[in-house]
Amino acid sequence: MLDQSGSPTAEALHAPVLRWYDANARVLPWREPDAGAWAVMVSEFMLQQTPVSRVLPAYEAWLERWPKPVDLAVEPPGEAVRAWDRLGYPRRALRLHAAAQAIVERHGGDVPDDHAALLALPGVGTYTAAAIASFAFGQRHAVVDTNVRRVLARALTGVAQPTISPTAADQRLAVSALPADEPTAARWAVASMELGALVCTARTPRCGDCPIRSRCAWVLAGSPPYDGPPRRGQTYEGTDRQARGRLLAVLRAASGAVPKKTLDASWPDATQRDRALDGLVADGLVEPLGRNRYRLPS
DNA sequence: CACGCGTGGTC
DNA sequence: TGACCAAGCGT
Repeated sequence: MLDQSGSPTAEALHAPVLRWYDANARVLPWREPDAGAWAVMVSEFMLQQTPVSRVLPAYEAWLERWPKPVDLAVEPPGEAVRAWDRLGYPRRALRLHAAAQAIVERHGGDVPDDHAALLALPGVGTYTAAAIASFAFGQRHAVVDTNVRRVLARALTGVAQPTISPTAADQRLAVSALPADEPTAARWAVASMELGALVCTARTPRCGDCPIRSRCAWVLAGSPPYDGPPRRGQTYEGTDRQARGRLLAVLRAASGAVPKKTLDASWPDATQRDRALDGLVADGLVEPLGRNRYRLPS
């Protein structure tokens, strides 16, 4: 069963993947029927590059403290940065705070259900806009994250890994694989993503547990190894990122302003430390207070 | 489009 | 044990 491009038809994948999802989906708080769009949005921000297991506690605390966008919007941005804890990439906290304010100003305090309006919010890109519209509002969108790119690369294109960075071709493939009717498309979006997260994983896919292994183009081709360009490994030790992390950790732990002398103790190299601190200030993650004191932004 | 951006877990 | 990986975004 091949289409004009020579790929297996996506349509054959829908039923088995949806059935698999019904039986195997993880129970996650943002998937509860009464979770609401704000909960979905908070989870999506936190899940951008951070694993579910580390998101869960921060997510619970966040929604407990700020159950609606307006609750966060009235807080100083530094509180969002502090509550972000060690999820990483703390600029996401700042963007979520700014998005909450935009929701209050532009949408009366309710997360918008319109894709374009979502996309216009700070920190909401192609993926997150589609995810919120699909997961929270049941709309039909191609929700293309790294999991979905990998599932489609294997099942339809027949290669071990998707391209290193997302391409227009990925997006087109995902759109073409979308079920026609809205509710089914919305279920397919979560289900295909969950399959990528639990079974069709990057390193050691559990093909024995896969509901579409008999139709997977990659498996049918004999599971050929990845032959693309080497992925750019992310080093961390000794980078500015690590220095920024150290500095911000000190500021998060403090209740108010911190003397520069205290920050100095958190990173040995003065040049790199100052560059990192300047970067944090430029990003709005840190606020200088007078000459020699710093704090989280008010 | 390639890069910078945190943090921790896994094999 | 050090890569590699994890529901991306903005520039």
